[in-house]
Amino acid sequence: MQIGELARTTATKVETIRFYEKIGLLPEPGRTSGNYRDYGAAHLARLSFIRRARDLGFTLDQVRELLTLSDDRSRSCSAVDTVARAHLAQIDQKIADLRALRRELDELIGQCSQGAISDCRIIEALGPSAQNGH
Amino acid sequence: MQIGELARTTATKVETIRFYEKIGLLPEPGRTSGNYRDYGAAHLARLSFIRRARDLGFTLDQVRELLTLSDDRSRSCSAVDTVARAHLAQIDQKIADLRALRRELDELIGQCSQGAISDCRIIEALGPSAQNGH
DNA sequence: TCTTGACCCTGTAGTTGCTATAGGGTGCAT
DNA sequence: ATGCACCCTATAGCAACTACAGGGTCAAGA
Ligand SMILES: [Zn+2]
Ligand SMILES: [Zn+2]
Ligand SMILES: [Zn+2]
Ligand SMILES: [Zn+2]
Repeated sequence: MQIGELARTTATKVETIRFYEKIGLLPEPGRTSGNYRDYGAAHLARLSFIRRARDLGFTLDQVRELLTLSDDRSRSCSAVDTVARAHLAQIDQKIADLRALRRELDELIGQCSQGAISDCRIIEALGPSAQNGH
Repeated sequence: MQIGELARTTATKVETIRFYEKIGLLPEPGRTSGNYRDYGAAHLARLSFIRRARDLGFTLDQVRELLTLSDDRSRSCSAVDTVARAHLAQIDQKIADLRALRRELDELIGQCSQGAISDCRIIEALGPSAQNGH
């Protein structure tokens, strides 16, 4: 299987596959006589894993850790659980941050009376003397 | 006012101030005889504006646009409103995306029975044959 | 046989928004 | 004169790709 087909199968750009290889996430495949990369089922499996984990928002470092863990089939999966739960906590934090932001911005927009810039509460609130009471 | 004081006043790193100058967001200040940057009230006001907008999650391009708009005091602020509402929509989208992610991940974690890796539903779900029904 | 076109290769630079060095100069106090 | 805090420029690094530039490979069609 050459890189283009692997890319289509996993909905990944060709450049991204080469990038994963360069950073050691995806093992180097064999080469054809014409120096084309030649992938097999194991590569497809590994890349699918990477992509799914990325879709779930894991960082590449976390993906690397999950891959290492998953390669040791006999050990307990509590380490996997730990990685996953840490990621969940990060997501919760991000959601909370964004909600606070959203509240601020919404409040600001609600005060804009669509007049001249010099009266605009949005611009005013961004100005140097504005105090943010939150 | 030299750069360190401006940095402390606006809770910005010195390097960040120089970076804003380099990308044309903050105008070049005058220099002292010893080639130190010398800032005045206008710079402080502008940097405060930038920082507040960044805190609200606007991108540097959006900040640039807001600054340009705010410099024309007589025009209508509807353009400002447009930028702010677009940003709000982006935030809402991000929150929605993160919530969907969170739901997926939470579901996955709930299925992990803390056994061996080979039985772990998290690892399994990341594998190549896993179908995601969502 | 020659050429076209789709595919592949390497290597490097760009993206966003900073941050962190390295290797110096300035200014003031002791 | 020496220390120290502060400043200067220039460059490289971070995440996680993405986009070239400038080539090589391979199968099909005229
Ligand atoms: Zn408020
Ligand atoms: Zn307004
Ligand atoms: Zn699910
Ligand atoms: Zn498990």
